Amino acid sequence: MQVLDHHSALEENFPHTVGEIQSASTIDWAKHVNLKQLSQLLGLSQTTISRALNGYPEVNADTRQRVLEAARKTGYRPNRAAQRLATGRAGSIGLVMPTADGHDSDVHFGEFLAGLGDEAVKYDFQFVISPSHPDDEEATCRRLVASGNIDAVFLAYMREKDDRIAMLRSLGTPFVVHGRSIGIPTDYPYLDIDNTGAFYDATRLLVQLGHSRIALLNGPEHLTFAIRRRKGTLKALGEKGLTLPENLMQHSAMTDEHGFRAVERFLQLDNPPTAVLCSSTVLALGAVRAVNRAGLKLGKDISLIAHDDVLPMLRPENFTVPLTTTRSSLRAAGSRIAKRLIARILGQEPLPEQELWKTDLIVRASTGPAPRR
Amino acid sequence: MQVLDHHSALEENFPHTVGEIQSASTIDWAKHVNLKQLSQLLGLSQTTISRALNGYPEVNADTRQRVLEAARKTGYRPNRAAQRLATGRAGSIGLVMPTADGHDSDVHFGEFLAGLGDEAVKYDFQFVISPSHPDDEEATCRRLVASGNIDAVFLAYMREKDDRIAMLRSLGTPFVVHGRSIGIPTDYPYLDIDNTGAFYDATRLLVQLGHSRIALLNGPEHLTFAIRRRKGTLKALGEKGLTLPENLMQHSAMTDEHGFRAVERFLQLDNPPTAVLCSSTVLALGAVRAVNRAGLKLGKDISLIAHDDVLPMLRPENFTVPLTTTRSSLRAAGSRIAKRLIARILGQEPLPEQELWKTDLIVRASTGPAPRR
DNA sequence: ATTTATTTTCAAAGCGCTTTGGATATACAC
DNA sequence: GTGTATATCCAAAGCGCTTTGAAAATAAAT
Repeated sequence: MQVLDHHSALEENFPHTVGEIQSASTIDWAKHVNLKQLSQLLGLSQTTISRALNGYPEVNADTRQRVLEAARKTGYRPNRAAQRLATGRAGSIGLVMPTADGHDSDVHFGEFLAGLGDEAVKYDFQFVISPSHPDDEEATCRRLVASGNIDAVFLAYMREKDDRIAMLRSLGTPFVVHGRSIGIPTDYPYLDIDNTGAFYDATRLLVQLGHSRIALLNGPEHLTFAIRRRKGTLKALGEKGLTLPENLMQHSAMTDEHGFRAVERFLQLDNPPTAVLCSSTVLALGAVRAVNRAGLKLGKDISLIAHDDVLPMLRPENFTVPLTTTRSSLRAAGSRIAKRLIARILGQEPLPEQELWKTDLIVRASTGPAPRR
Repeated sequence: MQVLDHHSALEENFPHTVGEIQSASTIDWAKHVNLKQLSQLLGLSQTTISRALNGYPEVNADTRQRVLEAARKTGYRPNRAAQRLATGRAGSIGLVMPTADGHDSDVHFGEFLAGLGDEAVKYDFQFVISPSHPDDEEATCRRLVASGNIDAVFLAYMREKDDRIAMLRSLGTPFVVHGRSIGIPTDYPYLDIDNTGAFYDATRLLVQLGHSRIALLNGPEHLTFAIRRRKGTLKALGEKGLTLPENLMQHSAMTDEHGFRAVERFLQLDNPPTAVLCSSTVLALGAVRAVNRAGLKLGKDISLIAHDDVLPMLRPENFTVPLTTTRSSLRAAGSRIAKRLIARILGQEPLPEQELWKTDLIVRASTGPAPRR
């Protein structure tokens, strides 16, 4: 239970002296100047001011200077709501954040958002984030668009035959998908990484090292990236006549705990795997812990390859036994998608509409030859 | 390019009788119905529709039913920008996200956001996130407010004598601070945890266990939570005549890597610490790794207490040696702040303006008596 | 000097909603 | 029957901006 306390004995000893603090800077932020006031101040029409500010040609150079100067001095900022209503443009990108009480927040979401931000900040774009129950993303997305608050949306957490694509298309809202759906034509704008290829490569490496019992610790089953990773794994296995038994596969949220539990379970099998594929370094974190606890040596008794989204707080090279990974920066993807979205909104020359990024397979110490029995 | 509304030409021809409301089953998302169209469809004035929808009393019960029904059928959604322009209310909360190329994204931010979202989703509130260079937060915050896109802002990453508080106050925008500043009167709305108390308690426990060389792995020095945690630590040490040497203290971003590096450094000292305090479980992750690599036993050779923000992906009880922690849910804090902000915006009865949450000190296996020399 | 471009400015019409200040109709009182 | 509440509804005035269509001022061409 959280305690409410206004005066902890320890903390509240600061002098409440006001004196010097507000003395110097007498900037009055409260004065929100608007167009009309600015126009009266300058003796010009609102039209002219607006045009001067927005870089339209039909304005005298001198006048423009005066306007710019006055705008700076008064701290004039156009009201975005009004601007939006008038233009239909919003200067912001919408995204849906799946969240609910008891629903674990997703580290990857934050990292991706940071990437979007890196780019958006350059163009003074904002994000409108609509929180949504994970099962209600489509409806939330529709509301988001209908709100008129955004001029493009970013779509993630793709599922099979994802209806949101058709919906957004018919709404006419520009959008870019992070990932790709499955089972519908891929003629929409997307940026995806080659998940199939990544896990194909990773699995093939393990097979070449002599592993034949390989476990897969994957993300949620309904998400397409997980489906593709499984597919890639199965493909590489299949080429060598190997299979992936049900009990060596787990689909779950990508948390440390799920990783730990899964590997503990794997290791208790009669015939435990000699290698594990992880869909995230977060899963790997728990997986490695389970391996350690079992007294096994990573890279010797058991091998592990994780997909690395390049989360700054969890770098594979920093694990006690550095992890072999398939790598692709989530943040870079965010940044790129923001760039495409913004270019589209601003009507700049179009960037490629479909991108599939290859991942790097980086071999570190967590992989080694399959142990002899 | 905007899609041309093919119905706009027919707009004037809507039957002013009620009849069946286009009982077409095919849902056409492209048709963003607006108030005017809805009013013509129903043969009512826009005023009445608006009132019916917003729950005003001066509307006939039958009429309201009809309106509600029609709104549902047509999928009518008020344009938020217009709504905002008319009311001044925005239905969204603003926050600044510090981000920059090369600036590590903060896991804690995502978790907090999830908390905000949990509450906001209940009231159909959105977030407007303005990305900002970490050194430019104040200006970004001002722009955010001036944009007219938000009706309250959430303030975090508090610093000493933080100017943003005075700024927001003079702007008249409702706001709630997560954390507290230092050196200015604390008469603004905030929600903070008792950082001083948390680290005081943690340190005291270590001292009671016989530790006298204790290291502190803290967050960025300019942030007030870190200042308070240091203060709490120093206080507990001081009470026993102990000190915290400069070389046993680190202020840095709270990543795994910083934790690792710091503890490696600590352990190479002539007189290494026997206990470490960590400002985050993320730091602890790296710290524990360094301890393991040095061949030390956590809880025996060296003790560790971490502050636990209850990140779902990193639970202290799941560490190989479960961590003793000071605990306070970041997500709960986010949720609570959202609640207060929204209550304020909607003019509901006011919630307490200042809250200081106690943290729990939870003893697990990572703490033990100081080893004999 | 008159006509014809060109540049520069403006008044006014929206954008889609809320809200004020009446109307109109219905009910109740006397 | 007239007078007064009460319940419903509406027309119209914004909110702060962009943009259209013209006017006014200036320059260029006849």
